[in-house]
Amino acid sequence: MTDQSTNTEKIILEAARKVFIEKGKEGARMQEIADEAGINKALLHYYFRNKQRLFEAVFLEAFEKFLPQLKIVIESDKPFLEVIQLFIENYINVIIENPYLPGFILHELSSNPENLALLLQQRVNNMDILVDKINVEIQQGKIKPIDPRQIIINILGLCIFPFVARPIIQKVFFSGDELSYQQFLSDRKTEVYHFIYNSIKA
Amino acid sequence: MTDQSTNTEKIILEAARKVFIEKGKEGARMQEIADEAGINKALLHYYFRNKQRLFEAVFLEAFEKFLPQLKIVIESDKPFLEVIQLFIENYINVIIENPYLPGFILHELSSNPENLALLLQQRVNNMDILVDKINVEIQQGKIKPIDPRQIIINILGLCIFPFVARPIIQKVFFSGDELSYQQFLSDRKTEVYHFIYNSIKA
DNA sequence: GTCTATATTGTGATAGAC
DNA sequence: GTCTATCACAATATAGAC
Repeated sequence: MTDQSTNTEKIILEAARKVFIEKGKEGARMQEIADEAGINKALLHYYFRNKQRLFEAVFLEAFEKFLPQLKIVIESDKPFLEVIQLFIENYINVIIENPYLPGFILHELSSNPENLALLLQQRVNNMDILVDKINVEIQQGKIKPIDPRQIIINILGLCIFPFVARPIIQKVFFSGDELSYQQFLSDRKTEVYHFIYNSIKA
Repeated sequence: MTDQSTNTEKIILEAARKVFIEKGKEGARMQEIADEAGINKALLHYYFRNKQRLFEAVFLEAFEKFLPQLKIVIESDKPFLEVIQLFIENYINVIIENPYLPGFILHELSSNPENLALLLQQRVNNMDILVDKINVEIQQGKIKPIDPRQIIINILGLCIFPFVARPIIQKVFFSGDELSYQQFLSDRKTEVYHFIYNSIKA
């Protein structure tokens, strides 16, 4: 593999990422990806054989962007409320850097549950550990007796939803203004934590 | 307009709804919609001229399914915490009946912000009233001093997120089991309220 | 209104020169 | 490795008979 080939491959992946994430797998056009990369369609097939494989490369890469933060929470030994304070800030920061990734991932998982869900289960299979840890803290009287799954989903939902619903939120609450919407997202890093804290602290 | 024509139109719309919501606008095929409706492609064009118009009919109808509940909250005179208790239950019930609608709407709004957002702004333009009402209750010391927009988005996010992320949640937390996932959703009607209550009650 | 047949365009993919 | 040219087929849309 020459330097040039790895370079071209990266350029293609970056272009594919942009187009797939913006338009979705079905909405994306190979031609548009080629244009975005400044090359022609034939090269896309030379490097990735077909649209499906190119999509899978983009999708997996996108999905894995969100796993490291989760791993930290699952593997940490610190008290839950302490861990998630950091998690929420980091997680929202990651999403601010990649605001369209959550919507992209969720949509593709919804319209393609068959082949994808199998693969991904392997990568998020230790959630039990976190559930157990929350249960222990409930036993210890540190956290209110709430189904840990509800807690986890609440945290993720509060972090992710503002980005998935971006167009409508930005229109309705910020008259389409970009800056005040960004400020709102930034504020959320502490807001979400306080929300969670007040609702689950025993 | 004869009885037959209104009937056929309804059949087409129902088929289109199913296919568009499952596959998205780009992923949907006119042929599949025709098959689903038990007719042929030509009739689709006879009734709706082209794919774009058929899609718009489905999309608007879908979007408006979620407006009545919101209107009730906005126009009610009762205390906020009282109103949203009913809202959350009703809203989650509506989504349980139409579990793929939120993901469909959010995805189409994201990949088509231009033409759609304009139309929809008109239909959700009185959110200010709700913001003002929350602010009054904050002044009265009934609710913690939190940006009302954060509160509203939290409520919507907690209701909607479990459905948008359905495939992954069902796999990770319920091993793909349908019944326990449904139970989880049903429990959420009270869980989400308690969550909100604890986090914003002064 | 509904159908079959066909036109027309879009789009993923390949062949072959350089 | 990269390009141009082209194929093959999928998908939207229309024409015209009934």
